[in-house]
Amino acid sequence: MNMVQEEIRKGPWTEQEDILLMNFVGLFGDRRWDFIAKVSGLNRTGKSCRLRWVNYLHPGLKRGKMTPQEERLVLELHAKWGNRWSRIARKLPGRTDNEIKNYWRTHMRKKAQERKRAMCAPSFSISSPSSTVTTVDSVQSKTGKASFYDTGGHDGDQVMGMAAVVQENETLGNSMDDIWKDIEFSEENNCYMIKPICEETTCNFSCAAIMASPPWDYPWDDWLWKMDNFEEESKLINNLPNDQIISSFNEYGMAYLTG
DNA sequence: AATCAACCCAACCGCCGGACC
DNA sequence: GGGTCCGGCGGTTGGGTTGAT
Repeated sequence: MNMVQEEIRKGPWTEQEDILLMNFVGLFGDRRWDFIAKVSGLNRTGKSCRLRWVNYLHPGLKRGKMTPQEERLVLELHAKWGNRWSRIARKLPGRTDNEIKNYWRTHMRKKAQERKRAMCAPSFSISSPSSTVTTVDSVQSKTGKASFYDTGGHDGDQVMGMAAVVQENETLGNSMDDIWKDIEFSEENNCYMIKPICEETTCNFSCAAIMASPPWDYPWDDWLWKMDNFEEESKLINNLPNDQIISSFNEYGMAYLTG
């Protein structure tokens, strides 16, 4: 056979690709990404499909700015777990690891710079029981790590992160104890702690379902029915280019299903 | 209005671990 | 036990957007 393998597509996804992917995920679930990549005819890798779904197309995703509660939680959990973004994301319903990672990089860099400037000012330092941390640079030189963001939430940045949290909570009227209690409670009960998350007007998904558990923790069969609740999902489904999907499905899907 | 820097975020890459043969 | 495949994760990059000058 002289089959020339079609080049794998890279780069930004088109609307058509999104719709196609959503519908094949609807058909086959969100696990078998290589399979979906093949049968959909998307010319994307399974990884790429998964990423697009998880970070952009998933109906449970929350858009818009992080709420102060979420910001605090990110700080808390990063101090506790380090760069375990997916783990942190599981505690923030509707937020992806990528989003949190990006958020951390941009916002924390800003904060670190501000803090550094503040700390460089005379007669100001933060004390911890074991050490006195003065600047970001001093932390880096101690740990030998390249970046403030790569420290994994230990050593100096943890102290500084916590200091920042304390500072912020003081202004917001929450104590650290309250937050830690919440976190521990949520872990013990395997539930999610951001209570006021749906105060956001941007919240466009079923809060009750999300609060109970993040949608990506559902077995596929469980959350398929939840898709009915999503306005955007319905819109997309209503606007399907049916012929395209059906032809793709006929070409690849049936072959797989029937063997 | 033009330019530049900072910011934001989608997407890719490489590595790792689990499942399967 | 070893090889392969695939999904998941964390790190990084590059392009678009926004804001300041």
